[in-house]
Amino acid sequence: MGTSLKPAHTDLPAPPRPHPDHADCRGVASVLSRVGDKWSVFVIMNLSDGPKRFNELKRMISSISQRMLTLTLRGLERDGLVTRTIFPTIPPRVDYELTDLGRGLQQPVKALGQWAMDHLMQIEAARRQFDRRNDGD
Amino acid sequence: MGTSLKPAHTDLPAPPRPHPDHADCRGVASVLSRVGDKWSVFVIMNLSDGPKRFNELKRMISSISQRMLTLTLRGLERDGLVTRTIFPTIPPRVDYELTDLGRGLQQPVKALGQWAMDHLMQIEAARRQFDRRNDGD
DNA sequence: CGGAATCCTTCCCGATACTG
DNA sequence: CAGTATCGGGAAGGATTCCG
Repeated sequence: MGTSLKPAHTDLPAPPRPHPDHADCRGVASVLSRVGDKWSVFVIMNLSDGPKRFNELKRMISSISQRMLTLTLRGLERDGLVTRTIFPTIPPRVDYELTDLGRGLQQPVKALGQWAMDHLMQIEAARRQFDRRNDGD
Repeated sequence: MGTSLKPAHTDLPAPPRPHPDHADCRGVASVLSRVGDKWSVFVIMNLSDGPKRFNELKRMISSISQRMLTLTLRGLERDGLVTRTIFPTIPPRVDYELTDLGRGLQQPVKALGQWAMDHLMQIEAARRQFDRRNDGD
């Protein structure tokens, strides 16, 4: 059993009440960590323009291992962000497609991605400066 | 040397060109993964209303270890999202405060958090359904 | 083709102890 | 008070092999 399913993203150690009015921070955090997952974001983006097959996705995200692609797709399917459709042809064919929920997620993600793009220079500059100060010591 | 600095978030294994027009996906991904980091988000949120001291933050996020709080704050400082101010009093006092950049990040993060709140039920329902189907097998 | 199972390495992160 | 240093368990994830 190397395939754990229910990836770590979804079940967090549960920080006990950072503040009273956010009793469901855990749930939110589990969604945020999906966004923090590089592979999940890449997959979601590459599914923007219609359904894709497994190996099609694998070619588009060439650096991903098939293990991680499988796990990522299962995670997205579990969260209801992606559908998995099997065509019992031979050879077999499986299509993955964004659900409405998945498409809805794209928008805040793109907003965040846009912010990241807009401030990337600033952040990288800050990193270089920090590292230089710290190497000097 | 157990303290690596330059946390994994910031230097990613570099997926070689998911698609040509996004040469800087890596950079963006490194920012997204900060958002995926539970502790970073908690710290940023808890710094919303003004500067806080180290142990003050530690109390607010009671489940965090002081090691992770230190590492998280260093990461945020390195990215230019947080400033660290030392008052050479005795006993020592250190204040952490969001920069303009950090405050700017809050908005897309809150948007994402809002989306997560709005669709949490839907997602959790999807998870339960998926798990039930899968336990049956 | 689209996976599942196994092995194996890396490194995250919590617990603990010590310091200025 | 605000950290640093060190150790160790466990999870993440790549490479490889086998299957329907």
